[in-house]
Amino acid sequence: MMKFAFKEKVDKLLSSARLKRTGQRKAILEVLLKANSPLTADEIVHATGNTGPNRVTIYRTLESMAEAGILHKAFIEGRSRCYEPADKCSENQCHPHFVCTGCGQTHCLTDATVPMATSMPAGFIIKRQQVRLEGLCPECNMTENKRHMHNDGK
Amino acid sequence: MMKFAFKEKVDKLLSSARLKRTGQRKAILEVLLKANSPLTADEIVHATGNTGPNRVTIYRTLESMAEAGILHKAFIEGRSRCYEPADKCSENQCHPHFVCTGCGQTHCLTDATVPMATSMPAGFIIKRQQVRLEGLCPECNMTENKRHMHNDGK
DNA sequence: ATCTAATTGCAACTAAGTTGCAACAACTTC
DNA sequence: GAAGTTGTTGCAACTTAGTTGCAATTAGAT
Ligand SMILES: [Mn+2]
Ligand SMILES: [Mn+2]
Ligand SMILES: [Zn+2]
Ligand SMILES: [Zn+2]
Repeated sequence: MMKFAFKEKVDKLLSSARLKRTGQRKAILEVLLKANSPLTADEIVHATGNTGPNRVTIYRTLESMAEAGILHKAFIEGRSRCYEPADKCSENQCHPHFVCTGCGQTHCLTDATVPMATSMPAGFIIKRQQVRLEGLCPECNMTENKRHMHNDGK
Repeated sequence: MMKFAFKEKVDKLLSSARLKRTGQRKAILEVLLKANSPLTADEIVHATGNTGPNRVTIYRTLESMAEAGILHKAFIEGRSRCYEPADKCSENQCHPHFVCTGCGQTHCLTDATVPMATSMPAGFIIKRQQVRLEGLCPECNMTENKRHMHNDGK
């Protein structure tokens, strides 16, 4: 059981951000830490349920944690913002996100690397680089291939 | 005067996309082609004015042109979507966008290059890569520097 | 234990985009 | 060039995502 260490991690994150360690914030942070892709406010509302924090609190909390640097806004298209823990990103580059055009799922590519931009016009100082990849995930790619084989065999 | 060639370009774009060449679509496309950064629906509403297309038409037009491939959605944080002409992007990579944390302006970096992602987990097929850069633009960087020199001299 | 500033929840509001539908106009066919 | 067909447009009404003011509450300081 890693439960103890987990709760401690949440507490440490909050105090490192100089935010009061309230039940609401812990609940939100726990959901985000357990998730394996960035989440919207609405997804957190559902994950925390009726007894969880109020919608407005979730919006405000996500913003303040992002401002404090322990969360990042993920660079994904969609009408609603997605947030994720800021670990697994380096100082000047967030890990890339892969969005599958087949199934719509978002994958965190914590191990893929993209070199920093080069041949920048003079005077621009890059503080952070974010990358979004679009394509087919392994499952959807497999299905595509099967479909092709089928059609070719006709 | 390049006016004639310009109007032709608009017409060609529309017919290449198999979209009817209506006054509304031409107006929207002209605004986007003349802009030097991606625009929101609202910015186009203002640019085209009272005599321009209806708000809803602008939303629908942007979507259909993006679907047809002559526009791209630019991935910039912000509550509203931004669109730009799809030229100046290569097959599998859009040109990067630079957002200045000082002044908030977005710059199209049509000449900067970012190599494609490597060390991808097995099975993922990348169709398109998009990059967002955050930092200081030349003007804001200059102002920062002046401020520092001033403080250091105390 | 008391105090105080930060946090929360509620209700009301704004911003951004969507949908159904009837009127209309671009392109096609004759 | 008139008539027909289908895609396009504008309006009004609606949804979704996020914001704001304010009074009640509570975490952490003294
Ligand atoms: Mn991620
Ligand atoms: Mn651009
Ligand atoms: Zn997929
Ligand atoms: Zn700037």
